[in-house]
Amino acid sequence: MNKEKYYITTAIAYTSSKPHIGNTYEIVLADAIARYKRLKGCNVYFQTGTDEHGEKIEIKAKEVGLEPQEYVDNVANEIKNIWDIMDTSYDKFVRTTDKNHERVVQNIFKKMYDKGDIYKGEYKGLYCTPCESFWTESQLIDGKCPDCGRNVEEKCEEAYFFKLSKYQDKLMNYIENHPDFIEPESRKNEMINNFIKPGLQDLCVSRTSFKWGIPVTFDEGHIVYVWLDALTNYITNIGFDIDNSSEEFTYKWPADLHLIGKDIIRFHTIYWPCFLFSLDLPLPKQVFGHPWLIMSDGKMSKSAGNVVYADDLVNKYGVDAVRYYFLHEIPFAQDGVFTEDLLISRINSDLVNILGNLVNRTISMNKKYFDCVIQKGTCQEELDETLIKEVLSLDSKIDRKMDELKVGEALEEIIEVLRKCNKYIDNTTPWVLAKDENSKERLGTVLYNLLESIRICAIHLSSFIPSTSKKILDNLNTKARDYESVKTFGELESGITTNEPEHLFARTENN
RNA sequence: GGCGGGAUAGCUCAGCUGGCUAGAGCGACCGGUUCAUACCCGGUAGGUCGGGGGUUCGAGCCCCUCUCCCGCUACCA
Repeated sequence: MNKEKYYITTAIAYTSSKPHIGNTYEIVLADAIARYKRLKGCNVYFQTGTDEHGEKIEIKAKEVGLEPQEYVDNVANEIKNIWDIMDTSYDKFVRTTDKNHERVVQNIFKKMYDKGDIYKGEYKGLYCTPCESFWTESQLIDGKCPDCGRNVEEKCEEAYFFKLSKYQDKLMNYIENHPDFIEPESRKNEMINNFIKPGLQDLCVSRTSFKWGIPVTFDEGHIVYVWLDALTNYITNIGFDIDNSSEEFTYKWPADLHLIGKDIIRFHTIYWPCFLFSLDLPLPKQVFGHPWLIMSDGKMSKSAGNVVYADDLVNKYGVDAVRYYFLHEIPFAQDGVFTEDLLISRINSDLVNILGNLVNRTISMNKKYFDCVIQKGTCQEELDETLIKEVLSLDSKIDRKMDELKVGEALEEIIEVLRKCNKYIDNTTPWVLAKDENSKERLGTVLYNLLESIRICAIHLSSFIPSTSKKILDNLNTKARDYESVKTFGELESGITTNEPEHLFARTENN
């Protein structure tokens, strides 16, 4: 049977400094989607990595007295480390300083040049000589350099340009004919209204003001523009090359989803498609510009002094708690607020009280009443049917939400069923049944229904909080862990024994 | 300035193409329960759905207008 292919990417992280939780959110979100697709049987390829060239990095490296390569090696390691701490299941971690990538980028640049899509021209801009920076009209403050406040002057510089204008109509058509290409919709409107409709200007795709980048092979001193370098990572790392692409490439491309931050939508929905047009390649199926995780006092930044790092949170609360918060709390199209208090109350209410406590109390009862041996469920009542229906309907509910990338809502569906389980305990009062020897059979059924519901929920949770999911299934000692087993109620093996009850999550007192 | 989005219970947010006596979760308060991590279950919450006009039998949901917040406005990524 042919498995459906699913190629998902995150943006590659810029190696200028250690990523904060806002940057870390993206890899977790992508991971949840990737794991979900994998659970459902797709042949998933999940790619992430680092974007390592550019003037900023050249400057940063100089500041700390390192060669750029050493500098990015350090930061790339740091980033990879955080991705691993977050328990993300990427298949490949790519770097733009990879030799093969650099080679293919050079080929791409040459090809575009030969084709006439890249031409040599002059970059005219407003230049601040002391700052050695070009500015646009809109960036200026009172007509002066926004950095130093001095006057700017018009300056020309030899540079290569990509003919965005050539592909303008094609791009517009594509966006109109593929309504799901850019999500969320408000971002699509921004792109159309701000860029495409007024007319695309050709894009300057080479720099001469710094060295740290991929050289243009046929013109010394010119460095390939970082975005042409960065965006192509999506194809160079799966075997693309000019006139000589691999089978892997034909299989994987086009990507099914580029998951990126809302701040870089322009690069992914205007420049990138036009580059692909130029290479005669199909466009990715979807680009989703996710919202940000912001602090209660606004956007996270070093200058604002409100930066939070994921590894610190994980040390304090555990990886799944942090993952849960990221995935549950960030809405689809609106920034989500982060505070440690919100994190704590989310952990306490959902993970400790609802999930952790449910698993703990159920396994405790199974131990107390049946010496840990899972009973057969034979004594069904109407009450049970209602619960079973809820549990079995989860599958399609989650499916619907995940297809729309509404990950938080998918998670909420699971929590809702866990709530129903807690309610079921109250309605069936196992501790009363336990007092009457004649109710033993019924008691066994009730506990079976609970344990089986927990098993199914745990499998659904595996996309979001994988290690907790595994812990629960391990506690049940069940072998029924695959996605198919979620569709039938009763796959949990009777006669096997559950483990000692334990606490899945620790309560944190809120002050 | 232009374009786009938002303003709904103390907090975080749902409310698709108009029919809701305006919802959920958390918090608060009251009650129940004891298998369980002071947990779980039930009940209560009286919010002029940012202000003002209008269309309609009927409007958070449509139209106009005003106020406030946020994003984008191209070569730093």
